[in-house]
Parts: sequence; C-alpha cells; structure tokens
Amino acid sequence: MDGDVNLAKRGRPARYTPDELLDVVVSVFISRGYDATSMDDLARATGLTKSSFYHHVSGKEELLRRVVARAVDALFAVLVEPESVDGRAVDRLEHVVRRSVDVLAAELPYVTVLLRVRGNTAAERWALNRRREFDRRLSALVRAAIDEGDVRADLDPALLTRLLFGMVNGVAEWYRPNGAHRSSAVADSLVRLAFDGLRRPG
Amino acid sequence: MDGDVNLAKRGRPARYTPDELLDVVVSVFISRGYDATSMDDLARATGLTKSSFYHHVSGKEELLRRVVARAVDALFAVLVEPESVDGRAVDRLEHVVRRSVDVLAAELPYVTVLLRVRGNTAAERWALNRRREFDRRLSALVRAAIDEGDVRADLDPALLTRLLFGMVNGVAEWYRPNGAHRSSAVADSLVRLAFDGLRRPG
DNA sequence: TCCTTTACCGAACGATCGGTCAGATAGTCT
DNA sequence: AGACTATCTGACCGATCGTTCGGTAAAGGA
Repeated sequence: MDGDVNLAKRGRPARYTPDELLDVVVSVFISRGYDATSMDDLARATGLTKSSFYHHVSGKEELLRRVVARAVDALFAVLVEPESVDGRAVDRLEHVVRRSVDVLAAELPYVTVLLRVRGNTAAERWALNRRREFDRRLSALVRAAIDEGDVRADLDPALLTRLLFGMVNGVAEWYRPNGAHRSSAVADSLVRLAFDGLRRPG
Repeated sequence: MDGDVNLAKRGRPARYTPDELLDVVVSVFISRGYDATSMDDLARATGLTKSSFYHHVSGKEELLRRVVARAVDALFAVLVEPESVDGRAVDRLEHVVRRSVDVLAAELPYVTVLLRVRGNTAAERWALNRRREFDRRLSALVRAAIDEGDVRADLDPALLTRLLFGMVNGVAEWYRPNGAHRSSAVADSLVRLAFDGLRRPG
C-alpha cells in the first residue's frame, strides 16, 4: 500500500524510469527484430553502456517478458469492459473488435512484438498460451453472436473468428500513429467492412 | 536450351537437390525464425556438417534471398493469370484474393518467411520493395472495382486494400496443410466474408 | 564532511556466431 | 585400374553474443 509512495530519493538519480527504458527497448525490438537485437544495441539506444544497462534489467528474455505482458494485459482488459460483457453478442463482438484496434494502435510496438513471438523461449511460450486463450474467448463470442441469429451461420465459427481477427491483427503491419488515418477511423472502417462486406450495397 | 539436360553425373552423388535442400532450410526458418537460425542448425537439419552445407550454399543471406524470391514469384504469377487481367475489376479482385490464399497455402513456409522480413539486410529490403509493388497493384485493382461501381465507395481505397489483404495474409498465421480446412474452403469463406460481411443476410 | 545508496563504466568471461580451408571419401568415366 | 570430379568432413578463424564483476561517479542524509 505504501511501498511505492517512497519519495525519498537516495543515491544518483536514474536517467530513465523503468517504463521509459522499456519504451526504448521495444522500439529497437521492432526495428531490428527481437532475435537480431543485441544487448549492446539496446544499451546504445539508451545512451548507456552495456554494463550500465544490466544494472537496470536482469537480461534479454526478461525484457521480452515485460513487453509481451504489457500487450497481453492491454488486450485482456478489453474483454472485461462493460460493453464487452453486457448486451447482445453481436454488439459485444463489435465493441471488442473496435477496442482491439484501439489497443493495437495505442500500444502498437508492444502488440507488434507480441504478434511476432514464435515460442522459442519460456516467455514466448507463455505469450503464445495467453494469445490462444484470448482467441478462445473471441471464438466463443462469435459463436454466441451466431446462436443469437445476428451473424451468418453458413461459415465455420472458428474460421470466421480467425479471419476476422486476422484482419484486426494485420493493422499492426502498416498502422503508424502519425499516418494518414487515426485509430478510430481505422476501427470504423474495419467494423463496417467486416460486418457489411465490401460489395456495394443495393 | 540443352544446359540442364546434362544427365552425365560425375563425382559423388548429392543427398539433396537444391530445391529439397531449400525445403529443409525454410522449415527451420519457420520454426526458429530467420535470425535465431544458425548455419549449424540448418546443417544439422539436413544431416550434413556445417562445412558440407557450405559446399551447397554461399551463405545465410543467399538462402533467405532464394526463399523470399520463391514466395514473391508465386504471388506475382497470380497477377498475370487471365482471370486477373480480363473482365470486371470486382471479378478480377475476387480471383486475386482467392488465388492469393491458394498460393499462400501451397507455398506456406515460403510466404510465411516473406511476410516476416523486416528489412535488416539487402535481401530483406528487396523483398519489402517487391511486396510494396504487389500492394500497389492490389490497391489499383480495388480502386478500379470502386470506379466501376461494384465495390462500396464510402471507405478509403488504400485502407480497404490493406484491411482486405491483411485478412488474406493473416491466413499464414494459422493455416496448416493437414488442418481442419483445405485451402479452397478457406478461400471460399474468406471471399464470402470479405464481399458480403459477417452480418446475417436479411 | 563523511557515509550510504544508487547509477554508471571498462574489461573481460565462455559460448556461439557466420564462414574458410586442406584434405578425405565415394562415386562416374575412360 | 586409375584418373577425375563432386561431396563431404574436422579443425579452425575472428567477431560478436549474453552476461558478470570490480570499481568509480554522483547524489541525499547525517
């Protein structure tokens, strides 16, 4: 309760807060790829030496763990929002889709790293398991929307889920915060495309 | 013309044809990731020593170049098929989408590697440029379909293209040759979802 | 001022990286 | 059989990997 309101700062002040440091780290992970990023790359990106950098972090994999955990937490937080819990399944689905795009845009580098993990290390396998759990929740939502008669029933629900959220995840490949579209416009267009299709109405 | 019908085989016979060797290589690239794959990993996957392996290939990057080139060639081949050239734009678009899924399934590991390149090396930058050119061709096709009045005009064409082919590319994340769906069923469902939306008709 | 605490750094560790080389091996051709 | 040729191998190279350690610099508390 009172552990983190310790404002008495002793010793030499740090150049980075843990979160600021992670922001630098994740940006390097994005541009070079996790495996191709050396600890020296990360240290130089912060302006520290490698040994100084190790004073703040325990190792490379722990950094990956923190990055993917932040992305996973942000995505799961969408599922417990009131609009994701109450109401017709099709409306909950629309909300989850829209908010997933928002989270993806707001936490772009973190979610991007999450979407690229392959399962070589323990941290990556944990992330993959969380992603699978997330997909299961989404799939259940799609099935509920079909059962309630609001979503077409002529397509396999699992396949439908994968295609829909494949489109959502694909946004991470090209979305840029200062790009042509803001996050809400992307979410709007995606929802309209997904729900009504690209064929001209009429 | 007569260069490759030289059937006179001299010297010790090889255990792999170049294509067989590339199949092994790309499977390791997929499971470990390109950067995390060492030349010794590749050699051991073929049953050769690292030095024997180097007798057949010039280096790691050349392997990546061959892998992504195969994927790029397969995708561009779709664009010159008759059904991609003749007829209404909306029909050409549907054909390109459907065949892209086919190619993605048929050349799954190669296309998967292509979709993961980040531009750190010359080979990767070449692949990214080719992908951008491919995207430009797709975007032109979408715009033509809008101009011909067959695709809704209330969404930005560039955004529409990225969302649509984001869904297509996402197939590479979960499709497995011996999985629940065959390639043509995935393509059918994807086309129906993309063109008509997931809302229940009526 | 001196003490404690935290931040930072240079140098080095063993391991592994991509790549090389001189030669051994196992086939075909004459 | 012997020459020839492509295939394969163990040993090794310099560079870089993630990580550690002894020690120094800079701040607040006494």
